[in-house]
Amino acid sequence: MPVNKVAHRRDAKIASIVEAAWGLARENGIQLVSLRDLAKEVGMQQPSLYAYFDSKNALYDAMFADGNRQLLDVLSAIDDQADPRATLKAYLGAFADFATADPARNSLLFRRLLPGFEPTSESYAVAQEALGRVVAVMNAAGVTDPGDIDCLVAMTAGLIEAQLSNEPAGDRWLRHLDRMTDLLVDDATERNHR
Amino acid sequence: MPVNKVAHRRDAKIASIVEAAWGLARENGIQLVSLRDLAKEVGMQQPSLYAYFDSKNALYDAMFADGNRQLLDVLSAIDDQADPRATLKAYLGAFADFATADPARNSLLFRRLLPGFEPTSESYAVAQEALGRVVAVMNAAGVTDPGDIDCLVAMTAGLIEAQLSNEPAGDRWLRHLDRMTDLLVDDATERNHR
DNA sequence: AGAATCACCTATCGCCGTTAGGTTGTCAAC
DNA sequence: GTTGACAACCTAACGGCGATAGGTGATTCT
Repeated sequence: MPVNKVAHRRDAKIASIVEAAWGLARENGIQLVSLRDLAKEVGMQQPSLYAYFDSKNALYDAMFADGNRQLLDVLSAIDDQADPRATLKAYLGAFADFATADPARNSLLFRRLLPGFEPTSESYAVAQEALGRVVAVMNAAGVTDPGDIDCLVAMTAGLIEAQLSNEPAGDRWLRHLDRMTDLLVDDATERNHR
Repeated sequence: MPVNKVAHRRDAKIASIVEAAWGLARENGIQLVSLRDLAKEVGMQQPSLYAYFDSKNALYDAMFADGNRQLLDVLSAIDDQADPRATLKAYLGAFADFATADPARNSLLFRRLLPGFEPTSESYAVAQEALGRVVAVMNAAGVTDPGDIDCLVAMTAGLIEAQLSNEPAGDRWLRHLDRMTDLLVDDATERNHR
C-alpha cells in the first residue's frame, strides 16, 4: 500500500503543473501558453519543467489526456435512458456543454493546437475511450456509418462554437443537431427494418 | 492612364511574394511559413520583406484577401439556376471544392491561423463579399436565420475536412449537407406559406 | 545635375522551445 | 551516522523566430 512516496510526490507535481497550464490556457488561449510563463506560475525556472515533460508537446499531451479523462467522467455520469435516441441526445448535449465550458478545452479536445501536435498512444487511448462511449451510444441508436458519426460530431462542434461565441443562434443550432440526429436515427431504423 | 510605374512594380512584387507564400503554405501548412524561408524563396533577406508587409499578420492578411478574391471569382462563374435550391447547392459545392483544393487555403479561409490574426477591414470586406454571395443565394432560397446559415456553412466545413482527409465518408457528407439544405429550405418555404 | 526615395542590405533585439551541465537537499543502505 | 544515489531544482547558453535600426547603392523625379 505505501506506494513509492517519491513517485507519488512527482505525480502530484505533474498534476499541479497541468492544472496551472489549464489555468493559463483558459486566460490566454491554448496556443499562447509559454513555458516561461507556466514556470513562473508554478514557481520554478523554465528549463526545470523539462524534468517533468520531455517537450512542450508532451505537456499538451498531458493536458489532452487530462481533459479527455474529465470528459470521460462527465459521460460516465449520464444515465442511459430507455430510448437510445434520447440517450444519444443526452450524450451529445453533455459533450457540447463540457467543451463549451472553456475555449481552451474545446480547442484541445478537437486538437486545434500548435502544428505538429500528435497525442501519444496512451493519451490517444483515453480520447478514444471517451469518443468510444459516444460512438457506442450512436451505434445503439443505429447510427453506424463513419460518415454519419462524423457528421454528428462535426455538428456538435458547430454547436459548441456557436455557444462559445455567444451567438443568439445557439438555440437554433441545438435544434439542427436534434433534427439531424433524428434524421440519421430514422434512416438507420428504416434501413434495419428492410 | 500611365499609372505610377514604380507603384505597379511594387504591386507585382507583392503579388509574387503572396504567391510564393501560398506555395510554401501548400507544402508545409499555413502556420509553418517562416519569413526567412519565404525570403529565401523570393530571393531576398528576411527583414526586406518588411518593406512590403508591416508584420507577418499583414502577410497573412494579404493571403486572406487573395484567397477570398479567388473564391469570389469561382462563385461569380456559377450560373444561377431557376430553382434557388439547386443554385444554393451549386454554391455550397463550389465553395467546398475550392477549399478542398488545398489545406492551407481551407485553414486560411476559415481563419484557423496563428493566434491573434485579424483581417484588416479591406480584406475582411472581400471575405464578406464572397460570403455575402452565398448568403444571398441562401436568402433567395428562403434561408435567412443566422443559425441556419451558420449551420450550412459549418456543415460545408465538415464536408471539406472529410474530403481533405480523404475519408471514404466524403460522399456521405455530401448527402448530409444536401439533406440539411433541403430541410432548411423546406422549413423556410413552409414558414412563408403560412 | 542634384535631391528624393526605392529596394534592398547587415546587425541586432527579445522571445521562444530546448539542451548541457552544475548544485543542493532528501533518503535509503551500510 | 556517514555515505552515496538520485530527485529536484538551478544558471548559462543555443538556434530559430518575428521584428527593429540604420546603412548603401540604384532608380526616378525635378
